Amino acid sequence: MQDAVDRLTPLGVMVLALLREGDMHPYEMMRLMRARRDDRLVAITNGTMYHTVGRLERAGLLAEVGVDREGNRPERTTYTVTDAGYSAVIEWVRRELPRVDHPAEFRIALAEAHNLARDEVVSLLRTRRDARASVKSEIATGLRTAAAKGVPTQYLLELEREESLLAADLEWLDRLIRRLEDEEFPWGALAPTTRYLEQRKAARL
Amino acid sequence: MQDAVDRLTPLGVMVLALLREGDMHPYEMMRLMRARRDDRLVAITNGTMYHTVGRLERAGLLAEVGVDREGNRPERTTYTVTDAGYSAVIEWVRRELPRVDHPAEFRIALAEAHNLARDEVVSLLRTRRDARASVKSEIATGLRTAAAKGVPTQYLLELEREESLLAADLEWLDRLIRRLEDEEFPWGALAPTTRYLEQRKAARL
DNA sequence: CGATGTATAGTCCATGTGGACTAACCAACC
DNA sequence: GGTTGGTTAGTCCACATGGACTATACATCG
Repeated sequence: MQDAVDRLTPLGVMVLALLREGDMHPYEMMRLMRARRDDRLVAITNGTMYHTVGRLERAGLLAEVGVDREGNRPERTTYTVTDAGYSAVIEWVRRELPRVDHPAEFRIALAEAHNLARDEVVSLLRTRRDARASVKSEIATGLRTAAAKGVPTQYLLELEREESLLAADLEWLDRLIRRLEDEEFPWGALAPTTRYLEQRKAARL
Repeated sequence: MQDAVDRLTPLGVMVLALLREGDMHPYEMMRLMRARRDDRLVAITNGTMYHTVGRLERAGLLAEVGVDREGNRPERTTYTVTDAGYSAVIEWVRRELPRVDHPAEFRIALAEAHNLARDEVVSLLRTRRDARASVKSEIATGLRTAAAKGVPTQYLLELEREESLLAADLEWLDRLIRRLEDEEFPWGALAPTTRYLEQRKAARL
């Protein structure tokens, strides 16, 4: 099932993670994800959602648990996540969290990092920090040599921005790692809050 | 030709912009772009490159200028950018530079901003700054209400990061706008440097 | 009351993407 | 000196994406 992880799309990961909160039909997933503004992280369209769910089912990462119908409305097929599906999420996060190319994937990995143990998250993020720092020095030397060779600044704006944002990212990352190392920082499974249950109910039906 | 701009992919824009520097065949474009690390901004693969060039040609944004062959090697088809192609780049940058969704497109628009007049760039970036600032306040209130409702921090890591990076982006953006407003800041067309010509020659053949 | 609009739940298809493949050439290796 | 490996230049195809489309139900507004 290792290659199942390779073929996971960002939306696929979020769907599997979402289904951990309870069985749902695709349309409910879309609404919940939009309500939570998960569309900041991944494009959510009808076509992609239903196609993604179909693929995940064929891969055995989720399974149908029932079809119901209300009046003359279209059928609603409800899905649940399988064990293989949930461990695929874990594997995926494990792979994407330290990686420095693929900024979009990292944001999703970070958003789903709570599925991993705190210690593992810390070590994955340390790896990322080091890789990110070396990218930063590459960009810095790139800018220096470009300046030395007389490349006009107007061609370097994007690279300068990258350097600025990278510095901010490193500061944020260091701070997060320090917080996670502190035992006071809460981490781990929690009982569903009433607020969460209300949100689910509002999105259902 | 307005809808031609709508259908431009990021790689398409970069190809058209690149062809302004001289006629090339697709394989040379790939090498030059990789040498310049344009693959930081857009994925460059064989399939997508040749397909993209084909589409641009059908749209009249670039045109074949000759086919040559060396020995028994595959033919090399050389392309040039049309007037419609170059103005499509301008239009595309004009549209993407102020926009705050689509971070990947913005990086490309910024990298190609030198194709626009400095005054226009300043005004587009001002628009972007305001939009970006309002996103920042939305995120800030989102974090406040989440904290008030007792959402555990481990679910908010990605949002916190977004807030940090947004702050850094706004600082960078303000600084860039101030620099561009200064008449001392150089802007405009330049004669090709010898360094540039050497780079081209190294990538050709 | 009929018209307009929107939410629900989903299908379908044209395009775009990325990776595998080809096939010739050149270089190094030991 | 044959064989492995990389470069050149490009084709081809399976799959993912996103947007248009369908069809029912419910609300609302003059």
